[in-house]
Amino acid sequence: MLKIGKFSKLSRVSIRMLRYYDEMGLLTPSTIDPYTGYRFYSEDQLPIVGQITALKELGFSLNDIGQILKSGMEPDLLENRLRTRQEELAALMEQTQRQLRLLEFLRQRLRKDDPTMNYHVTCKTLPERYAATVRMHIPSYDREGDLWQLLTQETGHMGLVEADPCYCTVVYHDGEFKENDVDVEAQKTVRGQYPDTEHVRFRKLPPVTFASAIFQGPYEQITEANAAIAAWVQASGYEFDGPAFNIYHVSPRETDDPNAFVTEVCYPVKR
Amino acid sequence: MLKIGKFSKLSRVSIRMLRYYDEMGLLTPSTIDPYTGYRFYSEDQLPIVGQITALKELGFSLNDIGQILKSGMEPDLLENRLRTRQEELAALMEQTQRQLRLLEFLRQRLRKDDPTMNYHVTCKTLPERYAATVRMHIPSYDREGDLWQLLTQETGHMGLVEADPCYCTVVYHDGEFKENDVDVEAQKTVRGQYPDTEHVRFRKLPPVTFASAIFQGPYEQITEANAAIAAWVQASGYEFDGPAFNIYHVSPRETDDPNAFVTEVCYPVKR
DNA sequence: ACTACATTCACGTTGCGTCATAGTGC
DNA sequence: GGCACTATGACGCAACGTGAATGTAG
Repeated sequence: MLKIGKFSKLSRVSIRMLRYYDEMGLLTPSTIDPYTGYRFYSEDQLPIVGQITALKELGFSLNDIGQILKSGMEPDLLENRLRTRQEELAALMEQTQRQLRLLEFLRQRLRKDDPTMNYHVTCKTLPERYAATVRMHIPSYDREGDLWQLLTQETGHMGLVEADPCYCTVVYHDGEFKENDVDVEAQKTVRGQYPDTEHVRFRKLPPVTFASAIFQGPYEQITEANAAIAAWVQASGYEFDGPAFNIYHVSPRETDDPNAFVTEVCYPVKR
Repeated sequence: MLKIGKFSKLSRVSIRMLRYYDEMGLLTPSTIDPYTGYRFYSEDQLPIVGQITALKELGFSLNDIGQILKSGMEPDLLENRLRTRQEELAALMEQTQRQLRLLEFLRQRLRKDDPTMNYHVTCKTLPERYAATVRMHIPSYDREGDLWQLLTQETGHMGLVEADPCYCTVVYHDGEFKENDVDVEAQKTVRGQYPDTEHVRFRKLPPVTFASAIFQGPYEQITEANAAIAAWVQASGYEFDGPAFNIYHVSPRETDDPNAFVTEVCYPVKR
């Protein structure tokens, strides 16, 4: 029989944690003096601590360990836990690897004093949403306004209720970069159902995961932002998955000052 | 100017966290109404949230992010943080990999219903310590008792003070397994300084990192335990680093019942 | 009247370290 | 009687989610 201090030294587990294990029922001392409350551990509890510690090193939570021990190391349950943990770890590995790749990428840009350093790319998702959409070929990018005008014209009388949050996006359906005759689609998320008009289709948009960077400034910068995000996606090990789009947070409709425009440039990605 | 709800939706950061960021000085709303206390964010704070989110995805703590932002993204400091984080992640990768390897190893043993499943191996360290040691060639392992007898004989009159914790270990200096004429060393940690005797040397033992498993039972099981630990070390990707040793927690000196013996079998490892 | 906002207080999570205060054992 | 040990209880960390209570602006 060992008092907690001795047992702590032999097992190399702190007194604090032994008491904690006792409290949570993970490892109860084989005897407790009813008068003093002193915990007494028997030597054959050392292997049990070893078991707990071994499972802890595999990254199991104390809770998991408790369940495993209480089940008496039942093979099916154990196998299940091991597999689950394996899957968790595999996911962690991927994340860590991506972070490492991105860090390396950032350090390179930093060393080269690359101005695209100022685009801060993150990965986000949009849920399924309902939107008024207009898709057309337009002569060039600076005529995007036409789409919005058309949309407003044809739906102005319908009393559209904006979704909350309301995103105004433009999707670039041409895979590659084109100077003119571009295939673009304006989308504005709305609440409720409406009938289509001549050019405006109301439709559900599928959820999407994408890499994006928000920037403030005139639209001439969009090209640079695009390049920065594309490089980020490559570096992070994601894969492109669909046409790029922009989200307009502050656009010509809100302000006349191009320096005040706030745009989020987005590239759908997989994995 | 956006109220917190709108800003939260655009930035995809919860209201709770925006208030939290404000509280910790990470992102202060550009205006706060002095009467109502309403937080008002400007659209050009969206890129800043993007920056925060991007850094968060790299795994930086909010604290780190605060420092980085407050330094105005100063390149030297930034480079420093990035590198530090890289190193952390590299360490994490190694750990994760080892855990994955071990999980695979355990699942295999589990599938094969391997009895060595019951040895729970963990990695530990011993600090530098001071010990009375006797090293000798003995005819066979079951004569280990001779060493302890010698040690007790020669030091009995010196009033040795046991170290706290006191470890009784036996080191097996033969690299490979030998049936007879084995080179073993008994060590008992003590406090204070003593003069050497004919067979007993008092010396500092260097710190050591090792893989170990504690088991309860007769010494015939030690071979099995050895095999189990050796396999574990291989699977985990560690490397052997020095002669194996045992720590005797409950030995013939404490009990006559071989089933009550508690022994910790240890293999020093690197990395 | 209802929604969105404000504030403060608080608890739960996870695995501990640490400290305070008081009783026990030799 | 003093020192080493034990007990219990509580706070702190990190990064939030979640709630409750209560008050105000539009």
